Amino acid sequence: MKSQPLNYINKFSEFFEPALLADLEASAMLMEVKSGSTMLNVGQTIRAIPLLVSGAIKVSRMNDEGQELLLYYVKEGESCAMTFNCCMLSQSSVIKGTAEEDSLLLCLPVMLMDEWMVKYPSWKKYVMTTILNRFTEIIKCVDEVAFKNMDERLVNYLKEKSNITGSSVLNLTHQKIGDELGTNRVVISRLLKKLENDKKLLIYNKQIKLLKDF
Amino acid sequence: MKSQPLNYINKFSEFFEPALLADLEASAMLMEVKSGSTMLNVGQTIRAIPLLVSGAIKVSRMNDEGQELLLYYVKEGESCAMTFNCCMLSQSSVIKGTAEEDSLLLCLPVMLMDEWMVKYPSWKKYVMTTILNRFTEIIKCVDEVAFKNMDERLVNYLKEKSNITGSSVLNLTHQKIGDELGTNRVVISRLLKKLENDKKLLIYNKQIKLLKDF
DNA sequence: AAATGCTTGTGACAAATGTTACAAACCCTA
DNA sequence: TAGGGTTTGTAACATTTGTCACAAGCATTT
Repeated sequence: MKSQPLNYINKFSEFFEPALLADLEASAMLMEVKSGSTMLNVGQTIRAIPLLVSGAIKVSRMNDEGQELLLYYVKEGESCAMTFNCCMLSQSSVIKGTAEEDSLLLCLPVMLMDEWMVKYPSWKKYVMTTILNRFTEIIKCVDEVAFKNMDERLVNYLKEKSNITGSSVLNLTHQKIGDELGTNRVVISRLLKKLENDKKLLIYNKQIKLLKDF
Repeated sequence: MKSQPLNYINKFSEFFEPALLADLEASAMLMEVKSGSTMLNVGQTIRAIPLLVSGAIKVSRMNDEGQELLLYYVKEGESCAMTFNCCMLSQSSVIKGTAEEDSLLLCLPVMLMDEWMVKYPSWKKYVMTTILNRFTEIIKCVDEVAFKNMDERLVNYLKEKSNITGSSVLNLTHQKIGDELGTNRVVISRLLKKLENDKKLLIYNKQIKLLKDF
């Protein structure tokens, strides 16, 4: 798909020591995932660890009643902490992972992840860093849900979306936003309309354009 | 304080291999913490890893506006995942740890924790298990905050308290409950009164007694 | 352009939670 | 037992969010 195969590995050269990079190149499998496809669902067991080369993965919680709540995004050069854990303990997942864009990822057999914790300090550090970052993000998420009103959460959500996609034009329906924030469509429409009245954004069909002073 | 010093170490004998237990005994320092004392506050850096021998530690999030939210409890034989991470990466804490009861804990120098990840498979597994369990608990917490009403959250809270203390009589003010659930006192009084009317519990001054069909 | 299905706008109302204020009950200490 | 601080009960009201219903707008297909 791309010209230089080593590019995939090089995405991680700032984190990993040379020997690990070589090992990674030898052992990991490159996979392509289409935007919108669910890579991991609640209850599934994880068989491989994903290292994201390009694209973005949305990680969300689905509760028993089928309600969704966005937790965080996995971006280029990152991996998913829950995955590490589920792998190492062979437990089934409590979260869902969906490709937010077309994505490329390196898949690593579970056993290697465990070996490498002992073998490569840079791998151990990468894993622990990833875990801590996710912890921090989830706690931020708890904070928001517990203490912030929906208008503020919506603004943060839109900012983050804009960040991930690198664009101020977001292709989203009100329904989808509602789902990801764990509320319903009418609430979102209402709040978006207020933001539009305040000249923070413009609403189009299936599309929202953030203005400068958003 | 107790008669057999080895008891402290033996709390962990089901998780740790013999060599690790010996190393633990040689390197860890036993500490006593009084109920109610804050062991770790937001912004502090962690200098030692606590392994809980007896008692219980309450871990909660304090946000910028000083609002609190209970995340989970660390119980006997357990440790705190956030602590692992903060230690290994020398970052400052985003959470608060308070002794819920008088507690005994083994304190481990940060450097050892890192070494042991490589040296002892059972330590590595213990750390990863702890991290995964905390993740799961925090996600349960997100679920509750996002999707459950306060009445249900209150019931779960009281059940857990009763579990931790091993008693159906809880010494709690409505104010404290409100703080830990991130809401205000009047709301709690209201809901407790409803539960009392439903014959689920009895309200006394600074005390709540859960009835059989709670 | 008519039909269809999805998306958005909006009013009306219900339910849950937050806020303020104040009275009553309880508990400790003088 | 009287007083003072803390804790609990409750009314009244504001705000936020959830829910239902239905109209209007938009896009695609025929």
